[in-house]
Amino acid sequence: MPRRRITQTDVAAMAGVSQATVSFVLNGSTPAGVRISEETRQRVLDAIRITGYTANPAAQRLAGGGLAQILGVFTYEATFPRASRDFYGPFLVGIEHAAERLGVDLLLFTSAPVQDGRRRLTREGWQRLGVADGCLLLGQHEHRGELQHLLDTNYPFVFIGKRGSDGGRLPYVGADYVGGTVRQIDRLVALGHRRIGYVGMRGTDQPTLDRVDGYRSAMKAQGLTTRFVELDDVAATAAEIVDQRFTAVVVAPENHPEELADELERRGRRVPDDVSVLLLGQPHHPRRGGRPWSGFSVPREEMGARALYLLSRLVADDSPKRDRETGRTAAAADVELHQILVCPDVEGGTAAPPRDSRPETDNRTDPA
Amino acid sequence: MPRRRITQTDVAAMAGVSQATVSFVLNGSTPAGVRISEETRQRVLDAIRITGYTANPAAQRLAGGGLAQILGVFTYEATFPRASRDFYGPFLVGIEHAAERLGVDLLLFTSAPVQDGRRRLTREGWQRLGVADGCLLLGQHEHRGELQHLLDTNYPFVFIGKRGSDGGRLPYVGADYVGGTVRQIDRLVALGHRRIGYVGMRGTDQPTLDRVDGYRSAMKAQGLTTRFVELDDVAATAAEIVDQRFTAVVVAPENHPEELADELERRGRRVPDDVSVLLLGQPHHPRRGGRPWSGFSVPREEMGARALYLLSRLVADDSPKRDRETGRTAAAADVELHQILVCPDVEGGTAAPPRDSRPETDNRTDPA
DNA sequence: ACCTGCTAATAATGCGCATCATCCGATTGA
DNA sequence: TCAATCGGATGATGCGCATTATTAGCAGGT
Repeated sequence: MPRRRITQTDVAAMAGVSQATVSFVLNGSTPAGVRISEETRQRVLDAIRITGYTANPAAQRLAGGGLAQILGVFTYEATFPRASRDFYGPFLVGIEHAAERLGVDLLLFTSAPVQDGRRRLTREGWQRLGVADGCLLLGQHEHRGELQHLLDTNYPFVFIGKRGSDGGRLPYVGADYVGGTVRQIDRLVALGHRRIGYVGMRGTDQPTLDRVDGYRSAMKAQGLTTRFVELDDVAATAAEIVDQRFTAVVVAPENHPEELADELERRGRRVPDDVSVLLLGQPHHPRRGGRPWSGFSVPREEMGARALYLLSRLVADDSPKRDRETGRTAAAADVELHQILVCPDVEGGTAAPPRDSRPETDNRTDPA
Repeated sequence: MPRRRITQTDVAAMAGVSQATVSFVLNGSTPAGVRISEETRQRVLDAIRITGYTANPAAQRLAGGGLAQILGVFTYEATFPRASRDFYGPFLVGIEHAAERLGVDLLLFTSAPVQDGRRRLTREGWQRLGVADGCLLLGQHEHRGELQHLLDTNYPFVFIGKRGSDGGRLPYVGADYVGGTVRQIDRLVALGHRRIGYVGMRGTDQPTLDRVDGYRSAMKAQGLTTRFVELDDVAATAAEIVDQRFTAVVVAPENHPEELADELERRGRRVPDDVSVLLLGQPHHPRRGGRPWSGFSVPREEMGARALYLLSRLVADDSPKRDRETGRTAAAADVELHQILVCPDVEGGTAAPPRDSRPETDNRTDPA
């Protein structure tokens, strides 16, 4: 027989006080003019210790009080399947770590139905969200309307990945793709490269926009001409790189860098001897015996962790309840809603000085 | 302003009925002598549709009624860090899949404090469990006392991995290590091997016990002598294998098969030409360019999925509420509490006939 | 007219907790 | 000596829902 759980009333009985008193002791008492003597406090605490009482989260929640100590994680794609795992994995490591430190549980919204390969937040979904105190959102295929709704309902959430919409009310933890890309260009220039191409699908996702942005501004700052290769086909792309006599290219991981390099070598251009290839992020599908890429890496673990910490702050600020250790009713405003993390350089083996170091055919004034 | 959520009372008002009626309609009405006319029913359903009402899980829970549609996942080690990820990953794929199909959310108990590298269920932990309708347990370092407590409190849970304690009341989904191991021995014998050793640390965990069990019985059935190598050191183990002139060994994945094979080759014994090595499960830490192992594989994804389905059944049976689609108040007893899944053979490249095929020095009567 | 039997629905209650309004006794102030 | 104050704690209430007990209305039956 699953004997009934210990309730505050039980504790109260044991301590010879009222249920309300127990509640006050547990919550640090503060309400209106309520005071509990140290003696009573101790008696209650003892009773709690003896009975092993712990609050029923459902009841707490219903009573509008305490947090459930549950933070949600909503991924726009299935989380664990092989392909996604490489992508989500690192984020989750960070998230889990942070969750452990924060002492919260993680709720994965696997119930949200998947439509066209992406998860949606249906009506029921919204209700489900309520079980968690707040929610982390991650994935590439977010739905604007849903985000807006989240914002409107004032539900605490944090997006993992920079998101520009809504003039900045949307909290996120992103990576500095712009800065990272700029640094790659600068590195290449320092090595002596001048003809530096950008390989990437036209994409409207934020990372792509940022990378292109970084490339553009860095090239401009160096007085070099920007050149994009935008072919769908890897072989064609490689051909174009050869044709254009690029001595280096930067490429986003989703554009099959490994295959591209293979194609280049098939055409007699060795990497990095003839062409340097810098990767703007980690490889998506690490291949056995793949190349040791140079470029930068996105600090995914840290992003995950930081995002959860941020969320935790938002939740706390949002909640009527204050931290009773410090006692301060902290001004909620001092949380940095937008965090951009540095993408550290990776020293691999795919960058080298151009073969014909510094040919005097200067490209600086090359017409587009 | 986060406008108040729609409640049953709101719906009731709109439909011109009482809150109770709404509740009845939602739950299929059945209780005691309560009847709702089809007309009213429709009015209520319409109101629900219009308002977009969905139940507040906390309230449902408090009222002792409905399920939260949340299933917990408790791992005895941190889930996502690199080392664990390879292990837990496949289980989680299956679990997530099942969760999606079942339309439930997954609650990861990351709040449980880690002591000596393994998570424990503290007092608070027990309470937290209550948020989920039931819970999956996985990991190698389970705590007997905790399991017993779970059993005692009648909380629905399923262990992933065979667990023998408690005379069978403990529900689990395991893998058939015994059968898998037996088949490996049989395969080796069929190839012509006679001197087949077992490499494995003495371990008291169930998989190890089962593998040893399988090895013992298969060897006995074949009339061969069992021989164990139980050294801590990989090099020493390799030496022993050479000394004993084994033509084949079976080895559990936790015993560094890759390093062992390296050591063997360092001693001039090629795998599989001189020594066949069969792996009793997947490699723990897949290495780049690692060997293509022969042996069997543990169907981890399927285990995860099956475990969640089983849990879901247990929860449903345990719950007072019955499935109102089928209407049947199914006899709870027909759930198979113990599921053992077949471990399919893997055809890799580490098994071959013994070099000196069928030497007439028969080992069958070899004294131990 | 009065009781029975039945349908259709409602009122009331409680789950465990947080919180507001209240209350009691002991000081203190004048 | 009586009112004002304050420390110390309690009772009542409601969150949103499931469920039990109860009622209202009405068609026979005698």
